[in-house]
Amino acid sequence: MPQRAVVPITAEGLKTACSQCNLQELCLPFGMSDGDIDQLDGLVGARRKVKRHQHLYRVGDTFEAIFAVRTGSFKTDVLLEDGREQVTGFQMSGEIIGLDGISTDAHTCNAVALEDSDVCIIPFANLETLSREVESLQHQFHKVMSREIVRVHGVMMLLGSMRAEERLAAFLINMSQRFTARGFSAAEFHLRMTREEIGSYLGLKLETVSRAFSRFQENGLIKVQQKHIRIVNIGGLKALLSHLPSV
Amino acid sequence: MPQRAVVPITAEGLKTACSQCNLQELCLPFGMSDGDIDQLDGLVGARRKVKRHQHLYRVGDTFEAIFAVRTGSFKTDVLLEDGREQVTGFQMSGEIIGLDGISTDAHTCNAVALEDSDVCIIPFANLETLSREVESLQHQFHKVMSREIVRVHGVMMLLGSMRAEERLAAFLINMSQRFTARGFSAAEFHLRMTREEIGSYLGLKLETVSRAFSRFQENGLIKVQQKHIRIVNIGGLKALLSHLPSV
DNA sequence: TGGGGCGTTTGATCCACGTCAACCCGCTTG
DNA sequence: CAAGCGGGTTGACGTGGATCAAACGCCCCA
Repeated sequence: MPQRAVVPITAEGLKTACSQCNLQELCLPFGMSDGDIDQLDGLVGARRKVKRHQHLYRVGDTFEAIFAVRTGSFKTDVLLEDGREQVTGFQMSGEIIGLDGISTDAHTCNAVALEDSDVCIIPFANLETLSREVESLQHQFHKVMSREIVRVHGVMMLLGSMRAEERLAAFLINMSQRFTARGFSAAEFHLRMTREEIGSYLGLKLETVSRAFSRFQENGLIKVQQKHIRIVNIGGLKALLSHLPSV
Repeated sequence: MPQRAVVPITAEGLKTACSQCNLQELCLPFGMSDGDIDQLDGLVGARRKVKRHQHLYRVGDTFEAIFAVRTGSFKTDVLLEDGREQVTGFQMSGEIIGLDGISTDAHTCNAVALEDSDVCIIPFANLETLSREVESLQHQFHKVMSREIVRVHGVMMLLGSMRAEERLAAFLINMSQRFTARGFSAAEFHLRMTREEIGSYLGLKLETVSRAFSRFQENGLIKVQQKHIRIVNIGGLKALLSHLPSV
């Protein structure tokens, strides 16, 4: 199968078919009719494998496509000159990466694979063309962008107004929900990111994250074994969010 | 001039014309050809006045339109059950409010006028229809959404990784740039929001904001008189961001 | 013209989280 | 099998910003 010119060496020539993909309900096609989804098959160019710790794109890369995570997971981050890192998000299968690039035709953050991963390449010019013809695609794409804005508003709330344990509880609940949506256990999962990356995302140092995990375990809320998490008392975690602290 | 059914009582029947508007370069029409902009005139429904401290919309309101600020300014915020507020943004003339509503067809934050203000109502269904026909509008709208994503990534950096004075310096520089873009002085401006609102946006308490202002004044970076700010040493402010703290 | 209230400033004290450091564990590599 | 290392945990201590509290100034309005 011939490789396309736009596709870097790391890309697979494999043609992707949204119509055949089992991530439909989590991804761009969500809510679209079968007929409309068939049209997407022509849009999604190819797949690309990204190995653990490799960049999918970097700050400054020219923007040509957005990506849908097929397998694996990613973090996106932005760096300060002095090296401080802020993780802006963790992305799992079905989620869209790269929307930051539309604004200036260049990426404004880095996207790094947390494990060996695999994305669908969605050339942005083609997406705009097709979404002028397919109303449901246009609408879905707008929802995807809006959802990202809403997500980040939530993170701002978390960073600006919550204390460490609230932040971590919110993070765990969020992870649990996303694993559930993907057919995995809500109560038991494997975190792909380090304590430092979690901390960066939550505006905390890794030691604080580690201590909060330990505290949760002492209080019987979760069971921690390195990156493996088991949620024992989801209600207790949720209570940390709606709380008065000492009830 | 007849009022339209969709328009609430607070709305003015005044027809808006993007083609005549002097905010073009700051607003949705940015980068569009005159001919394309003429098409927007049919899209933008009406204007609406919002008095100081009144809501433009609230969490839960059904989403029907996005808004372009014509005059005045707004804050958007999200509240926690226990009353904690997180300001998610301040919007000035030409900026678009309401993108958070697309995701679920209901608004997920509140928009409140900081002073007597005036917005253009852009019915979203019409915007989608027209942007299927006018490529430049489609593209501009995508850029507006992406720019919002990039902005909030910056705020995450600020909330997650910067100390109080860095946050406030970044805030002042950003305000200065936005005033400049609107033809106002880069060095002297009037803040529309309270110390508490600034603090909420920056993840700080109002006392901390106040102290940081005072410190900046002591160091000859700015001159503060209540809400009136004069930037004396913009380079000094910028240095606070790229810094080593004690140089 | 005077009073009341909101927003702001400033000081004194506290504490949640950061910093620094030691140590542990599981994996990799020679 | 040892050595090295990246990631994680835990403890002791320091500090930036929160909290609590008092007072001030501007503005609105009677």
